[in-house]
Amino acid sequence: MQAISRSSEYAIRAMTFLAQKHGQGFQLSRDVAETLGIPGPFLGKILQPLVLRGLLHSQRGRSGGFRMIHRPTEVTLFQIVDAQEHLTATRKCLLGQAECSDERACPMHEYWDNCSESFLALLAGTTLQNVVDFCREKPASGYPGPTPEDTSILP
Amino acid sequence: MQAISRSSEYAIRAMTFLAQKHGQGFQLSRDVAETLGIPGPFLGKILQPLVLRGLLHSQRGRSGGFRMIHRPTEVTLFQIVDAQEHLTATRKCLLGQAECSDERACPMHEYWDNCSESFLALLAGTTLQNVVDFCREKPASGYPGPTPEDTSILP
DNA sequence: ACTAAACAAGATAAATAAGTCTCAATCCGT
DNA sequence: ACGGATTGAGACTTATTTATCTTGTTTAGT
Repeated sequence: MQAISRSSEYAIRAMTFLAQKHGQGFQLSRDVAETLGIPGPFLGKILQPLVLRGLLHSQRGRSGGFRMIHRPTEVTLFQIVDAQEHLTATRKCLLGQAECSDERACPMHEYWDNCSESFLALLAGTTLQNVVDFCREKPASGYPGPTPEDTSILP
Repeated sequence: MQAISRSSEYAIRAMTFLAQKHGQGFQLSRDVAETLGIPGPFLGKILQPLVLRGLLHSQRGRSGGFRMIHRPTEVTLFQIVDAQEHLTATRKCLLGQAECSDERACPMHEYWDNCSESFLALLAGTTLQNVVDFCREKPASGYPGPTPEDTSILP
């Protein structure tokens, strides 16, 4: 079960980072990428839709970068993920039916509706401030830092 | 939000069809594919793991095909989906953390655990018989038939 | 004004998922 | 035993996602 795309993961991590730096001016895309272990040039592409949606302000040129526009309490994970993959449009039928309205529902319609509803509610109910608070309380979680290298001993 | 892969969708549809034909001998892969509007040769690949897991019996040669081994009341959607994408292994962290145990959890761990838990419970709690019953009660749903052609008037 | 530094945007490449094709192995009916 | 019909398994193609590269545009500082 893949909940959200990797782009969305990166977007949430980057926004969390920027929320932590809120009020400290522009942050370089490159720095964010390095700190979080996100492929450098790729992050640029990911931040773009966030700028378009008015979640980030970007400035080019020397001493440019990205910074949050709103306060972390005012930005939800739903907004961030939606910018990456149009959640509202995607929310498709679990069983792939082209039409799966309430009249013409698939067998799982009702149950799945509940599931995805609560998933979206989770995203919409969590603000960046919530995530930042979590990071402060439990720094050992390592979030939103770089995904640890695969240091397993397997061949 | 992509819940399950398309392979899993096809697998569920095909199994539903075979459940409807339960007790009527072998069904041709080709027939199933045509009836359900699933790419023909692809269905072969999809049915394979279901055979390996002991959910289907297959027979080659003339008058061969596929048929269900167990009764529809004894097969859950979880088994079917798991055969396609190893659900138990996949169930990863929502935020892409490599390690996301209870000690070293990501900010969404607890909530997301609930979400995916209830999703898996949904799959595990639904038997093919449930789906077949639904199809009998609401044939207008069109399930598990072919996904209707996109007949929209859009350019 | 000039230049270095940064984002913006489009083309390109690599990785993965979805789908197709080919041929071998197997089985039934005659 | 033979021949056609069907699954099984692997290589191959196509589509989508993820990631990189290149070039252009904007900005600050000198």
